Amino acid sequence: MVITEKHIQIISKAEELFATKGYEATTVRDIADAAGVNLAMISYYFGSKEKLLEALFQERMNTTKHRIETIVKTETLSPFQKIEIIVDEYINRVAEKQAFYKIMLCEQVINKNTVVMKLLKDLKLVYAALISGVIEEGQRTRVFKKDIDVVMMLTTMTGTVTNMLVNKEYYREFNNQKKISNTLFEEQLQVNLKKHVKQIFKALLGYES
Amino acid sequence: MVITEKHIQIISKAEELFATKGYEATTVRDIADAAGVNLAMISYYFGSKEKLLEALFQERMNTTKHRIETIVKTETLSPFQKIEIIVDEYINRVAEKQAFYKIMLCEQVINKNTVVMKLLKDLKLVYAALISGVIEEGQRTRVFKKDIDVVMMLTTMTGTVTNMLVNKEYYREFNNQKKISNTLFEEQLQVNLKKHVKQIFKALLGYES
DNA sequence: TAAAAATTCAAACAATTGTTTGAATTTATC
DNA sequence: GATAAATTCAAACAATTGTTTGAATTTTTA
Repeated sequence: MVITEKHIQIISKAEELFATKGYEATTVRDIADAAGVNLAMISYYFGSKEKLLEALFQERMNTTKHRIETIVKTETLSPFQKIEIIVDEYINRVAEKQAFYKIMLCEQVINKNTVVMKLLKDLKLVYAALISGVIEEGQRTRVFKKDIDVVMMLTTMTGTVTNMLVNKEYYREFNNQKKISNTLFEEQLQVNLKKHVKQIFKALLGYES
Repeated sequence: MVITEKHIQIISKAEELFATKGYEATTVRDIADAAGVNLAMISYYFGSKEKLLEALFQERMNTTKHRIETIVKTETLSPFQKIEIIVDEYINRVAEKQAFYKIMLCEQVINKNTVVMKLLKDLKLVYAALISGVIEEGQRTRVFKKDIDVVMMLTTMTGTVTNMLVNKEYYREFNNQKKISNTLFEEQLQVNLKKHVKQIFKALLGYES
């Protein structure tokens, strides 16, 4: 399918709505209104509401895959540096596309749309393979511990970061950060998250910075 | 509201359906059929579909709160023992009520039902207060580090465990555990999760077992 | 610029939604 | 065992859903 500017416009508005109302509760009329197009345009451009969701996942996960691949190709980095970059990049990506990662969270639970689930599985395999490679490299040079549970480790990273998406306001309240601006809070949260996940990874992998 | 056996029956079937299809995609007719009652009974017993969801949260989170409170009351335990029990109990609870925690995940994203959100916030505050107390106790006796980010720590626990709910099959596949039985896999996963979260908490809190 | 293709639109489509109705049946109360 | 209350049920309710239609408009092509 050829993606035009119009596609992007509709996808991006749908993304917002799916994230705030949920996929099922978002009507095609909601999306059309938000995107400023006629109701029939969604079917005309995407075929159906479901295929619009699939197009959204295709689009977002394509760019994600590209960004991951560029990390792997950087050969000059040490295993420990690679791990840190993977963490930084993941947290940047979630912060950048918060709405999408919220949708992802729900879609994984529902586990219904086969196209979406296939895309998710592929991405996870790419991730696991990438990390596994880095870890094995680090194990050969005796920087990392033996017997690392890669998927468990990844689950902690994605779980912590995506869970923070829904715990954010609560985190802010508990730490008395209601006074500071939204953007400053978001920035600080990203810094804290990166530090936190890296600290965990260090403990799991056994290296010292 | 007085909860009868019939209420429980409907709530429990609704829980299953909400977890597998999502709240919005689950129809009142689905629930009535699954529970073996007439369609009108859901309105008759709960008032509406939305209030049924609220009743589900009320019910499940009441029992959760009770179980948490009993942990706090055990005075003879050391801070480190308390932390370990909190982790064990949390993972047991999620394993026991997987469907409910899946619904919880989605409802937190949607953030729509105010009654549900209030219940969630209350529970989170109870949790944060409980952990904070234990951590402060451990800090006084110099067993735990200073400057612990409690909410961040909790987010890692809940994030890891609930994310594993949707990563489970993938975890199984990656670790070549497709041959073993479902119950055995679930048991092993619980053991691994407990070990994993405790290891992370040790690193974050700074104690050694 | 004329013909063809692509896009936009209001209107209508059938299907499904949560909820209510009011009569029938069961259970509880005295 | 008669009266009252609670429960069950099939049917109907109005509203909303995703999608399609076919004519009107715009854009592209030649």
